[in-house]
Amino acid sequence: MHSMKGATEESSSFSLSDQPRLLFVFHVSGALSMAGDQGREHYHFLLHDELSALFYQKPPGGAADPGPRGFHLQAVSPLLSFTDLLHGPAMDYDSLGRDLGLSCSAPSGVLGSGGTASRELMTDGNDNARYGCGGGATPLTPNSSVSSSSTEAAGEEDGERCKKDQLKLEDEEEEQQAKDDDEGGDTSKKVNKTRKKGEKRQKQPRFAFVTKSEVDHLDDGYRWRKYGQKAVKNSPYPRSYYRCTTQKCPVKKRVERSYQDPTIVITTYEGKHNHQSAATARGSTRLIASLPMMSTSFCQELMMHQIPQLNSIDTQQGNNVFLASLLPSLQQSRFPDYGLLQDIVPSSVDGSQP
DNA sequence: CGAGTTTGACCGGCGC
DNA sequence: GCGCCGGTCAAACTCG
Repeated sequence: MHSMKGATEESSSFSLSDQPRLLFVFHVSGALSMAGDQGREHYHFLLHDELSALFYQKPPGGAADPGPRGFHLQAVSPLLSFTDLLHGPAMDYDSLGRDLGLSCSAPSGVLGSGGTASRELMTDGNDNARYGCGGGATPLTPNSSVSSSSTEAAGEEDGERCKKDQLKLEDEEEEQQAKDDDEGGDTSKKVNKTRKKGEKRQKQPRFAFVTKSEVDHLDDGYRWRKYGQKAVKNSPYPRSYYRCTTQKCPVKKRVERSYQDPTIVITTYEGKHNHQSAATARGSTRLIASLPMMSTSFCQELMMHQIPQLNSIDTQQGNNVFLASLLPSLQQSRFPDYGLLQDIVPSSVDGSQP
């Protein structure tokens, strides 16, 4: 029996600030949303301990410890709240890039789709985790493998996402049509509800947001309807499934808490809104951008600008050692199941990547 | 009464 | 083939 009560009740005891804080943004690529194991071979998973290190990292006094490259997590902790990030001027990509702790100095400073605004765990030899500004979810070179790496989705997304979205939409329209046709007669709904045989579920670009929040369901300007909840293996916290309530909008999201740190909420968005956010529709003058929308143009741009820069920095300053020091531990790690994080931990830590 | 949530059942993919 | 697991459905229920 999977109950949400544990999570919700526990959340009430959190001593967090009211506003959720965005810690990480992951581009989740290559993973199928259905039975999600396929494609996971492309991922490298952080140990829970390592993830916890990411989450818990906090220099004394809250002062940012710049470290060798100034990429400590603390650099992220002063982030705007999640909602601020989504609804406020922070949606200025430059700002968001800075907020995310990304020293992106590219002219546009735009963070974009198909890429990842994530950080890479680095060790400093003092058991402290450091975070490198880098394409955590993507290879370190923009033109590295598109077909078999985690950039698959990134590569696909631009070329095929629209096509896929279109297909999916058409699919759903067909299903709706079929449903409508069936209504009023056939009671074998269980059969009707299933997908046509042989049809594989379309991959959708997915982006995971790791936030520190006491509320599970963060307000991102859209209206969501919960359609399911599942117990997560090895986690006391269930995973909730939401769907955008706007008609024919294919966007879904999954919300799950980290079982190691219940204050960590992992929200994974899948798909792209085909409409304005509710807040925008209401006539808000604030800039409201949806995460999935952000995912498309935002994260990819991030990668476009961020990764080459990272490579440059690393090469020039010899900081590859930070990455290199991390890779073996990741590669040798046996990865426990930690739910959504499996999907969001990027493949760029894959040492086999060029 | 409509919209949203809960929850048990069901389905398909995957590993063994 | 079987069992496990993630994802989805939809009836029943709750809430405003």
